[in-house]
Formats: sequence, C-alpha cells, structure tokens
Amino acid sequence: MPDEVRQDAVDEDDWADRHVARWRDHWVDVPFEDDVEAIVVRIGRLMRHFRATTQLALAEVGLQDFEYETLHHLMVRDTPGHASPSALAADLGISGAGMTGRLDALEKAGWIQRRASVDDRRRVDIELTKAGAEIWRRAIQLRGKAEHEVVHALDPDERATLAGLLRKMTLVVEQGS
Amino acid sequence: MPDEVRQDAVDEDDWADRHVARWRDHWVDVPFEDDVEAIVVRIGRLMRHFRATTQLALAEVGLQDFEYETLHHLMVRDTPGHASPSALAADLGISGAGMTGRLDALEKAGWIQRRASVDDRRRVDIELTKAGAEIWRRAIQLRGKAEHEVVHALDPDERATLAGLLRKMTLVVEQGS
DNA sequence: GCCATTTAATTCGCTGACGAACTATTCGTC
DNA sequence: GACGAATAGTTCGTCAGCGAATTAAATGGC
Repeated sequence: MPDEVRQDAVDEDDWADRHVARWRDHWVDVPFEDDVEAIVVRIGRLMRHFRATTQLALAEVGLQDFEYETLHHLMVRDTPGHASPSALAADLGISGAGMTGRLDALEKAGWIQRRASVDDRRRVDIELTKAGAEIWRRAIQLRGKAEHEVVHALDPDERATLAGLLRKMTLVVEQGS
Repeated sequence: MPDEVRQDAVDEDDWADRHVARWRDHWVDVPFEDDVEAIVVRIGRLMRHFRATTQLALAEVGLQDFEYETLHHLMVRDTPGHASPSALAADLGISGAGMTGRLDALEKAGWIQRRASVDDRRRVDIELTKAGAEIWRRAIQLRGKAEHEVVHALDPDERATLAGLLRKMTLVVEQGS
C-alpha cells in the first residue's frame, strides 16, 4: 500500500482517538467504553469548533454571542419574531434574570422592542425590530459557511446516515423528559 | 400499517426536524441547507443534554462544573495529573486569568496543589492530589452513565458508523488550523 | 367580593471568566 | 555580562448569568 495514496482511505487518528488510547494506557481501572467516549468527545469538539467559528462570524457583523443566540431563538420559534421573556428564557435554557439582562442589552442596541401586553398586564411581548432581523440574517449567513465547510466533509449519503443516527440519540434525549 | 408496531421502524420527528420544517415555512429567503442545519442542531442539542446531565452528576458528588472540567483535563492529558497553568488553560480554552481563578478554587478545596518549578522559577506545576483524583473518579462514573444511556440508543455497528462519520468532520476541524 | 395563591417579569448581590495591565524571571544578542 | 524582548503567572476592573427576593397582576376558593 503506497504511502501517499492512503489519504482518504485510511483516515488517520483524530484527537478523540488519541484521547481514548491515552486513557486506556493510563486509567485502566476507570470503567470506560471507548466507543461511547470517542463519540461524546467528538461531539464536544465539533461543538467547540462551531462555537468558536460562530464567534468569529459574529465579531464580523458586530454582535455578541449572547445577542445572536437570543435573536436566533426569537426567529426560530413557532411565532417568529415574537415571544414572552419567560418562554424565550426557557428555549435558551437561561434564568429569568439572565433574560432580563439580555433583553435590556438588545433593546438598548435597537434589535428588539419590549411591548406591554394589553389583556394581561404582567406579560411583556418581545418583538424583533427590522434592524434586528437584518443583522441576524447577516450573522446567520456567515455562521452557515463555517458549518457547511465541516459538514461537507461528508457526501450527501453520509450526511443522511449521520443525521439519522443522531436523530436516534436526540429522540432518546427528548423522550426522557 | 398498525399504529403500535411502527415504534422503531418509522422514527418520529425530533426537535431538529420540526426546527427545519418551521424554518423552511417561515424563512424561505434565508439561504439554508436543511441537512447541514439538522446535523448541527442535533449536535448542539446532544451537547446541551450532556452538559445538563453532567451537572446533575456533579451536584451529587459535590463538584462544580468548572472544577470537574479542570480536574478532567488535568487527568486526560499526556502527563496525567500534572500540567502548567498556561498549558491547562490552552487545553480548556480559557484565559490565563480564568485559569488562575480556577486553580485558586481547586487548591483551596484541596483537589490540586501548586508546586513552584525549581529550574525555571516563572513556572508553576499543577499537581492533582489524592483527594482530587478520588472525587474526579466518582464524578466521571456518574457522568458516564448518562452518556452510555444516550449513545446506546445505537447498536455497536451504528456506533462504529457514527464514530467514523464524526471523525471525518473532526479531522477537518483539526486540520484547518 | 375579598384574600391567599400563582404567575410574569424585574431588581439585587454574588460569582466565574475575560482582557489588559503588572510582576517576576529567563532568553538572546551585542 | 548587561540590557531589551519574550514568557509565565497573577492582579484588577468589568461583564454576563445565576438564585433569591421583590413587585405587580391575575386566578381561585369560600
């Protein structure tokens, strides 16, 4: 087997492989499934990469991480561009206090607007402004590029397979509630 | 097709599927590859779940998230139980200042010890204590259970396939440096 | 119809992390 | 072998997020 042609065929080790090997050498006594560990570690590393590239993209359009994340969740829900603070906080997985802080920042920047509800005056409706929608759109396009680059390491068939396998796991996560 | 038997065969939609469908309905004008988006979103959701369950596990052994993460990286490197603050900070992807803060907390708790290097007196060696190793071991066992549960939604063949597909992507990430 | 309970959002004090400035030590070169 | 640049770690001021307490409004008994 010639050495220069193996490129794609063999696929050298990644960080996770080295991690698992290291672990097995040093920590034999800790119970440990290497295939599970390798998968979880890879997911973690990919996520870390996505976070990092997202942040680069955001810096380019002049948006902080938490601002983008909030705008994004606001757009992506079933009532795009509208939500109550508490519902949005639940989506984002942050506390109510944190939500108030984010909304303060976003409102000051002009990306969203708080609007008092008329029928229930405890409630507040968050509304994305035009400027907010615009900057979100620019951010998401940049972000998409980085994701495309990584995921297109796989061909369409492989992507479909991966998506299916991941779905099996997310379903477990979502049903175990 | 009887309704109770379809269980595994059909595999209902997960959050990512609904997300993609919603997106296509509402935001046709935003350029968008659904297979990429679904994969990235699922990875994000899995990661989120792992983080949440890890935190539950840590609460049980009485360790904070950042404490565990630091101990873990300290154990998992090629010199297990030993590192310099800056090397560890790089592994963890946090700042030097943040590292100092974490080490202060860990040292006060008795999980690690700072040890001044003799040959280069700028350097500090971080050393895991016995107590630190012990609590890390307990934490990692609990954490492993939650990961096992999710990943074992797949059979061994599927796990191998998944690991391979993920590796293709992590390699892109790691090489693009 | 009034009072206790629940619900929505905000304020407050604290904490972990960051970037920038700082201190101490070593390296490099002249 | 001395002085400027580089390197390791810490200190300092700031910020986002959290949990707990707070304010305000709606709901549910009786």
